[in-house]
Amino acid sequence: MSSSFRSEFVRTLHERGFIHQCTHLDALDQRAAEGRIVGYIGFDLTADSLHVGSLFPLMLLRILQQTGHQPIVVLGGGTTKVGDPSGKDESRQLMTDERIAANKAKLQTIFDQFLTFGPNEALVVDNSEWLDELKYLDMLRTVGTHFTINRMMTFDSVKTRLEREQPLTFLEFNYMILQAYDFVELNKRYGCTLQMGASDQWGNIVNGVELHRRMVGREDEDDSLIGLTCPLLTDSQGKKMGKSAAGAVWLNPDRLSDFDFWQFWRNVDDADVVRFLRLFSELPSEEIDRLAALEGREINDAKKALATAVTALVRGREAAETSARTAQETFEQGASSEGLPTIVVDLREPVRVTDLLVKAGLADSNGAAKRLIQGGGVRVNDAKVTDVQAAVSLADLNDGVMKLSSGKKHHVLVRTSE
RNA sequence: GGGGAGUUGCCCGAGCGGCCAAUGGGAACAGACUGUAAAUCUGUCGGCGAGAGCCUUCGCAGGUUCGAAUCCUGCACUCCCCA
Repeated sequence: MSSSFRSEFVRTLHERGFIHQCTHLDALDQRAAEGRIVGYIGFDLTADSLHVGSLFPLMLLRILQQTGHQPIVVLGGGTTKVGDPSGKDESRQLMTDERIAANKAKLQTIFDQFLTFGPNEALVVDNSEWLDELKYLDMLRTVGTHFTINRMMTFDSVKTRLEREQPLTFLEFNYMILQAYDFVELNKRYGCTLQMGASDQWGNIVNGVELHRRMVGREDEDDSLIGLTCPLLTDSQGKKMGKSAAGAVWLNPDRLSDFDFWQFWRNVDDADVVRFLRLFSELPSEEIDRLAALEGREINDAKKALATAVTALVRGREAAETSARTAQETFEQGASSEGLPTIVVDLREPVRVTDLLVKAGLADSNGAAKRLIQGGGVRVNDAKVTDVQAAVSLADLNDGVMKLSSGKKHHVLVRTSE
C-alpha cells in the first residue's frame, strides 16, 4: 500500500488506521483528490442504539464529510425486514414495522452527533424507499439475472449456515441481493460511488460493486463503484470489544450513563490507548504523538484525554467534562461526586445492602451480592461492609446521599425518596 | 448406503448409578500488589434463604431404579471413517 496518498480523505483514513480492505484504493484516492465523492454506510435497525463497535463506521462517515465529501447514512428499513445472515448462527426474529420505525428515530440522535445534515450536507435515506415498492418479477429480471446461485453459495454467510446444517431461509438468502441493489440504486439516485462498512460487510459490499459492473456492463476501473472496509473493533489481545460492567457499551445515554461511557475509555489497556486516540479522538497528530510518548503512570493522562475526547464526540462536550470531573472527584479525592450514577430508594425503613447492590446493578442477584460482601468488596460511604445482613437507613446519608461501592471502580449514589 | 464418536454450567472440557450444583482451564467479578494499566498471587463464580435447607440445571421426550449427568428406549442435531 502506498503511503503517499493525494487526497486528504484517503490519507487521513490511512494515517489513523481505518483501512482494512478496499476494492480500488488508488482509484478512490484519485477521485477523492479530484472532486467531491458521495459515500454511504448502511446501518440495520435491529436495535435502538449502537454500541462502540459502530464507532468505526461512524468515524468513516465523519471523516468523509470533514474532508469535503458527502456522506449518506442508509437506514436499512427494508433490509432489516429480511435479516442479514452474516455472522449469525440462526435466523433472527422478524421485526415489526413499528419496532423498526422506533429504532430508526432513536438512532437518528446518534447520527446527529457525528454528522451535519442538510442540503448539500449529509443525508439520511431509508432503503425501504426503493425496496418496499420493488415488484418481485421486475426485481428478478433486472437484478436476479446477475446473480448465480453457484456464486451465492460460496459466500461465508451462506456457507457456514449450510455447513452447520442450520436453516437458511429463502428470505435471508435474498439479503445479499438487496444490499447489492442498494448500492446500485444509491449510485443512480445520488451519484454515490463508495460504500464503506466494517470488515464483516466485505462480502455484501463487493456484491454491490459486482452487480453494478454487470448491470452497466463495463470493465473499466475508472467507472467502478468502490468498496472500503475498516477493521472490527478489538483490543490488544484481539478480542472483540464492547463490554462494560453494565453490559454492552452503548452509544445512547439512556442505555449507558455518560460517566460509565467515560470510564470505559479511561480503563482501556495501555497497549490500546494510542491506537484508539488515532481512531476516535480527533486530536491533532502532534498531540497524539506527545501522549504516545508518555510512560508509566503518566499513560493515565493519555487515557483521560482519550476518555474525554471520545465522550465529547459521542455525548457532547459538557457530558465529557462532567464525567472527567466526576472521575477526578471520585478517584483522586475519594469524594461522593454528584456525577456518579444515582438510584433513589425509600430509606425511611432500613434497606438491606444486598438489595441495594442488586437495585444499583452492582450485583446480578441476592446471592451474588452476598458473595460480594463476603469477599470484602462492598463499601458504604467508604466503610467496608462485613455483615451479609447489614442494612442502611436515613442515618447513613451524608448531606442526603450515600455512596455504595463495589470494588474500587464501581460507585453508585443512593438517595432516599421523600 | 455401511461402521464409529459425540451433545455437560458464559466458552472449552472432565465425570459414566449414590460422596455431583457437577474436577480442571479460559472468561467474568472481588481481594493483595499497582498507575482506575498489564503481569502475578488469593477468593468467588445456578436461583431462593440469616441459616438449616429448598428449588432448577448435564441435547429433547419417555422408562428402569430407593436413587440417574451417569443405565434402557425413541427423537433431534454434530462429527469421523469406509463406500
